[in-house]
Amino acid sequence: MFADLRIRSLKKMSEIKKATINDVASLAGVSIKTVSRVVNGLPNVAEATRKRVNIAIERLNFRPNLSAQRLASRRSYILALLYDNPSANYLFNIQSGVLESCNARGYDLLVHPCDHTNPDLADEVINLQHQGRCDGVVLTPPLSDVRGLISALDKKGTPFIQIAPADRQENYPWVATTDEAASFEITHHLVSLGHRRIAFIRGHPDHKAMATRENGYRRALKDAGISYSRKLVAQGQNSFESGVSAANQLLKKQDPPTAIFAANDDMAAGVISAANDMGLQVPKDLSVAGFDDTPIATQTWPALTTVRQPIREMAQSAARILIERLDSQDKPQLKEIIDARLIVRLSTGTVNAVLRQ
Amino acid sequence: MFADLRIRSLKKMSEIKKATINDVASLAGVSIKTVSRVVNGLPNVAEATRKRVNIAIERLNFRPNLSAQRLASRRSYILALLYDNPSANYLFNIQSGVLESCNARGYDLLVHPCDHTNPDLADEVINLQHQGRCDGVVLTPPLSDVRGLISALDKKGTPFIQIAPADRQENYPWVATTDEAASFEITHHLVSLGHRRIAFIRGHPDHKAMATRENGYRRALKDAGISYSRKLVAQGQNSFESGVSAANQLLKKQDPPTAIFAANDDMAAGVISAANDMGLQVPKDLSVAGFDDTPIATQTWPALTTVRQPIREMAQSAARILIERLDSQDKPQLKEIIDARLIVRLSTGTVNAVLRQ
DNA sequence: TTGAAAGCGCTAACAT
DNA sequence: ATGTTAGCGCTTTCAA
Repeated sequence: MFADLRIRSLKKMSEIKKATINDVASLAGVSIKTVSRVVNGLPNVAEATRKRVNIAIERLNFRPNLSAQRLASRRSYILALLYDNPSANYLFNIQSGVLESCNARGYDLLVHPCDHTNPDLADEVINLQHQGRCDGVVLTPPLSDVRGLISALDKKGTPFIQIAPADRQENYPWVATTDEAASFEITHHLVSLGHRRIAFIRGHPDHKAMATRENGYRRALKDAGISYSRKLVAQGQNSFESGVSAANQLLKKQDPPTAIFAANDDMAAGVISAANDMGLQVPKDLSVAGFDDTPIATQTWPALTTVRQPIREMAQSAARILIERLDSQDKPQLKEIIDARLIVRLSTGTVNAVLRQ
Repeated sequence: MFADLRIRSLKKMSEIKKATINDVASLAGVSIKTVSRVVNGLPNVAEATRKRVNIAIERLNFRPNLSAQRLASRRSYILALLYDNPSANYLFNIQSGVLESCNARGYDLLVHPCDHTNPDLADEVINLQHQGRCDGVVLTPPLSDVRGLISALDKKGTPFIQIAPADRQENYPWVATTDEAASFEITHHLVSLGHRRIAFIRGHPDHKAMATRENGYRRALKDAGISYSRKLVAQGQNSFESGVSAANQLLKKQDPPTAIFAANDDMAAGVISAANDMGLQVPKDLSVAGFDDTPIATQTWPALTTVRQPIREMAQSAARILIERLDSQDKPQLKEIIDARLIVRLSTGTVNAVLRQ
């Protein structure tokens, strides 16, 4: 009866009061330093000792207190993911990729929305690391392209990595895709279907990466000997609705385009919707192409020809590179470029001879 | 000239070596305890002292080290958001809502994907808090409905809150919406348009919250004196594609439904797509309703009649309630129910007399 | 209103 | 191979 009580009370203790490294050390009959060695997988521990310590750890259900580890080692083992108003899908893919690398290397991930127009942004981010909330930051577009932020981080020594920056500096760490080449390719695809009046819908002006896509478009036109016309370029805001109004604008012109390449899928889906409303059939009367291969690309009718960027992989690489920098003294890998690829679906087709003139 | 040098070197110091509470204390000529009081806004500090300390803080650009605060106070001021394979949009809304409350109350947010089928899930989550990686966890569906997890957290004293649990226990903290009532309402809407053969597409079987939606559907049928028919219920998996195949299944039956209510928008969009492929016009030949009011609801053609759940608000309340529990001794608010509401768009219409028979 | 001293639970430098 | 001794930078008694 007494025995029973004692056991119960011991059980309760191990539930309520957490075991510390000292408890483990005394139970195993070693010093705390040895426990520390075992916990951290460091060398110079005899096999027998290691075993004894592990048993003690097991018995006490010991888990090292992270705050103490962090304070003593002056590291948080946390990465912060910074973003400003991304699409849900983009963020989801980025976050998943970053998390993969974090989990694989024992880091936690903090999510931190920002405002890229905030003048105190740099201070905010630097403090994040300064206070020990994180060891380094992952920057996503459009934050990857805030010059003042990047240079401040660099100057203050806050570890960072840029995801898909438009302007790719030699001396900063970043990860990107071959998006310009893919834009060239998708435009070239339209050209090869016989299209000559190919319109382009720009993305949100604050997202410099969107400009890269226009570069590919223009390069492909030039390559095909088609002169670039301002009248065939409309400004969008990345949203479905902005795609609708840009399409309306473009299609009501004198010589309307026979193909429209929108800088992202949402806007391209808006184009299809606008075309439907005007009684145009896609792709018979109008070819439409998007960019990103988001879920919406297979949910429009017809499904969108688009470009798939390996966003998740890009984010995974980004976090890996950042962590490698944090975990090792020497400067490791600095940048990485991942292939984007054209995906042809039913929204693009041979140009309609009648419309072509 | 010397002065210049000295200033520059001071500047550099404050950039490189972070000031600690001791530096502030000696500069202000007070004890570190007083600095601590000022930093934490505690009472019992003379106004003049407070001012002197603040000036010192300013001059040294002092930021309290979080790891030290956390270790000493045995609190991390971090919440963990747990999720298992949610849709990008759902996660985005939840995360935004939780972040609002976190930011408002000085908490950071950790994101932590889980596997709800993992037998060690409870240990994993308990350790999260046990190790001091977070002070409490926010559970999203389907994790909100893992009984073993909930009871283990409760037993071990790991603070948690459930978002949208299907089974709503009196003694656990949770936040939910009036989703059953909204399902009733949307079904009733179809009935009032003259529909009698109203099909239902179930959501993913692991998401018990989806079952709630079926309850509302059945209650509305009963209320209208329509007998429930198994033949008019198909199983989906929450995805667009599963909506397509469920619709194909339902529409090829002998007495096909004149209306289909899918448990979420993605599946409803799949229904519209399938209907298009079969040459059926929506809503003339088939009324379609969804649930959630995700972006896709306004991007289908015609746009979806659906239910808007204030997911973001729900998540915000959840985090607020959890933080209140963490920050105060006494048991504060335990649960909250937020209104969901019907949104009628063009995908539902009067039943086609010919089809009705 | 203020402060001294004792931790919080670990890591790191330096013995042994 | 193992232990000793200082911290890391705060919060928390408990005095004054």
